Amino acid sequence: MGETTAIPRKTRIQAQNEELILKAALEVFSAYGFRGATVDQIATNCGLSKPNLLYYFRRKEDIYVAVLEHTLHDWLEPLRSLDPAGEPIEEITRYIRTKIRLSRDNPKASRLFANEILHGATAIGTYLKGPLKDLVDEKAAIIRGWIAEGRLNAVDPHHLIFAIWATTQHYADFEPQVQAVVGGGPEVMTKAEETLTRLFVEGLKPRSQ
Amino acid sequence: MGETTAIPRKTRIQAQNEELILKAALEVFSAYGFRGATVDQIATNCGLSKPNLLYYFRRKEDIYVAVLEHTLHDWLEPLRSLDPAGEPIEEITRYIRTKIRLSRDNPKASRLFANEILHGATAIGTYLKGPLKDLVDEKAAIIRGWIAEGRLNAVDPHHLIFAIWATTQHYADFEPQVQAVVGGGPEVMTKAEETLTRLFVEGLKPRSQ
DNA sequence: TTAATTCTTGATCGCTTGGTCAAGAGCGGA
DNA sequence: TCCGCTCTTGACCAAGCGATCAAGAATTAA
Repeated sequence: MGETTAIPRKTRIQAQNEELILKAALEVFSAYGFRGATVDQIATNCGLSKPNLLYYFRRKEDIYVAVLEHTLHDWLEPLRSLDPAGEPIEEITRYIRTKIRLSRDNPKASRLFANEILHGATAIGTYLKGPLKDLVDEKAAIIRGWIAEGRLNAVDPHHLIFAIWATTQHYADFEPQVQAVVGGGPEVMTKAEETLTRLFVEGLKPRSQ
Repeated sequence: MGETTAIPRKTRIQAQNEELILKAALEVFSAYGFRGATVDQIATNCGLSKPNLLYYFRRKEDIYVAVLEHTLHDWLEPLRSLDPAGEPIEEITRYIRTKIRLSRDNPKASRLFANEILHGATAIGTYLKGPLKDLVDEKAAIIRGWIAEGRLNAVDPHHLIFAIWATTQHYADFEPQVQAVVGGGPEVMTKAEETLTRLFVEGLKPRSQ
């Protein structure tokens, strides 16, 4: 009791391997979903044996939760940085642009979450109802304020945020469909960014000004 | 050879059971995805034994493809009925309204497709590149025509269609998230419909008119 | 009623997969 | 160098799953 409670310091090897595992896990889970992915796949993908991988994460689910948590924070950063002191149209334009570029540069994270939520969000359900809801409510209040000041068209802030999420993440989550319809060149994403910003800006800019 | 070639007429029992199976399969596949779903689950779900189910569909994949095809046609009906002779804003408003109601009334179909595409669209890839692309291109041309006539704001038609798909299906595919953030009452969907139509209408209505 | 056909199922097989275990290899501090 | 701890792995296990099969039950056509 007088001693310091056991603090499990992380070995160099531990930190290194856990990072390898999380990277491989994102790859595999985002491609096949939780049930579709296999521990063997993840192990092979990062050059470890299966028992060795299970030495670092006892259960498959532990890897899954770890990679979800590890990715969630970064994913919400753009919304977090929506600035109440900024110019409304400019702030929202920047948000859309950041989100769609995140979707382009890190589609695996998008697909990981999409799959998790699509299948009931059992692993991150409490997170959604807690921190996520709090963040969204906070930003929705800001938008509501802008609307009250007449600086934005009157739309429901929550559903506006949903719309931005849906449209931007669509390009990562439904990539095969987008690819099938308009092809897969790099110009697709720039065109998407252009179209979405115009659509939302025109949709939100007050008529009388 | 002189005889008529064997036409496999469907028995009453056949038709009845196949319908039961497809219904149960939609339920299970939409909830767990292809790999996550089990033949046993589907069988139990429709009151048949597993071998009996496999008497009607030889392989698990056959059930999956069947239920996909069975649902795809209905799912695209709203886009198909976009009328080139109609009033642009009115047509698109109707399309959004129809889509979001379809998403509300048949979320399982939405989730079935979402899962299929999210995991690479291996089963319907050729359909996407064929009939779907053709349909979308056709409707995009109509929208492009409306824009050329100055009856709509200038946005890329393909990406506009993607945006409508994304925003409307979001409420089915990401239901747990929507529920976590704004709750699950029936007013959510009406509010969503209202917000989306306003957003798109304001975004598409030409400023100078 | 009879005979052919369709339908149904218990038992079972082969394979995949998550997870365990014991035993050895590697590493770091004294 | 030595010793304790961390790390690694081949072999293995039990459960779950897709699929098969043979044999019996139900249905249908005559």
